[in-house]
Amino acid sequence: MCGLFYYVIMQTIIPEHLILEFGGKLSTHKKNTAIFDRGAKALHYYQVKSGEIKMVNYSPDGQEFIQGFFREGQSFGEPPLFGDFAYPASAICCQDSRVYKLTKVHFFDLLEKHFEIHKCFNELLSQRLQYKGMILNEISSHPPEHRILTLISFLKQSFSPDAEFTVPYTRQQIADMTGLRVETVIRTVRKMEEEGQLTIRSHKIVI
Amino acid sequence: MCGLFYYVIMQTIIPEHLILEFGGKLSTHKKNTAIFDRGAKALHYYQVKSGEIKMVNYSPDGQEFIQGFFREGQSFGEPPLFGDFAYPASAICCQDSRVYKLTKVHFFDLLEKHFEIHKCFNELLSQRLQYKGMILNEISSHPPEHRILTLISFLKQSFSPDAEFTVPYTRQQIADMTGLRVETVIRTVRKMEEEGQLTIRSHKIVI
DNA sequence: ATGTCTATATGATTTAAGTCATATAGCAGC
DNA sequence: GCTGCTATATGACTTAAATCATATAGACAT
Repeated sequence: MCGLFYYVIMQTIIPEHLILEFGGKLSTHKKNTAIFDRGAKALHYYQVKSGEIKMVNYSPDGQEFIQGFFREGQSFGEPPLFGDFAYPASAICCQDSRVYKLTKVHFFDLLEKHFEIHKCFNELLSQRLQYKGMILNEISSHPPEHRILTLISFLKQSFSPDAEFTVPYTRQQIADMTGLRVETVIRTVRKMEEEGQLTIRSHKIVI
Repeated sequence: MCGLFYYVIMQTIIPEHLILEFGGKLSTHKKNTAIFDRGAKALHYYQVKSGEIKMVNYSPDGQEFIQGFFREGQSFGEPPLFGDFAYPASAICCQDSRVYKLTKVHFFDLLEKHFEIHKCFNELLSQRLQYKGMILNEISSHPPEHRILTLISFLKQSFSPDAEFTVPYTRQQIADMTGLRVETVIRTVRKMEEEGQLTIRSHKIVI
């Protein structure tokens, strides 16, 4: 059940004292620097202590596609550890960040000794598959308005199903998550406000 | 390490005798019928005994997006079981198929008693994330030629890295996996043959 | 107050892929 | 050997979103 909490109240996936107990170290990273690059071998488990990290692919002409954002308490870059393949995307700091780092062997050691945490990763990976499958379906066959609405509805559902939800992303970031261009997102969001599908409060999208 | 085998030699994810031991039943399904529909609650673990199943999303105008194909020995529809959410897509038989069906409680019982299998699912989910992330990046920012080449290269890498590989999908299926239209796939594949990027042998794509 | 940087905004133009129409080729069943 | 069905093929036309160009507005440091 950790997954629910993971989204809703941002609970840490592995408690900090356990990471430290198994030899984890805290490392600091400056804004706009990479924690690892696409193609690198996966050697560590990473968990955000503070700041914000994005997993991102760059196309030859410099366009970004954002696979996901990771904030306090969230882990990132585990699939290559479990599946034994190179990083398919780069981890870039959106802000100055502090990140726990645990070697692969110590991470697996921890999992073996803590079944309840191992189970959480199963749930976590499944929820990421749900997200990626959803975006994939949207990008493959739906127009901008539908893509954006699906994304922000999913975010609202995850973070604040009942209360009002302010989308914590810029138009550019929404574009990079939905395979659209900034201008298209800006135009579409304006149109959606006119149609009453969402509210814009001092440029922020509220739903 | 089961994942490697899973792709390369189609090893079954859970041995048949174990499924039966934990109360699994074999069910038969006719071509073009659904095993479960998008939106349904996830109650069972499924594993293919024979035939072929696709996980698919339909857009309002009837367009398909294929999230994945599953053949002998492969399991499908587990993420909603682990993550506790409704099926985000429907499972449709491409051929008459026989499928093992195991209730959720019995499946978790089996996992608890077989750690090595539990670990395999971690690896399996991670590889699916790799695939979806790859396709997502392709669809979001790359032209048809690049999308198709990335897909068939990945398939070749998974099934037959060294020997010649014949793509086991129709142009329509490739279109439905890459968010393109049949005509675009047909035209692009022809062009790619002219450019020497692949071979067409009696209409089948060979690489 | 001034300058810098980033985000949002909007119009004009282009273009790649989708859509529509139609043809042909291969295979399965009778 | 004919019929029907599915897959591949190809040309003509349309269109939605990308691209390009520019403007404005807000946040922040000096």
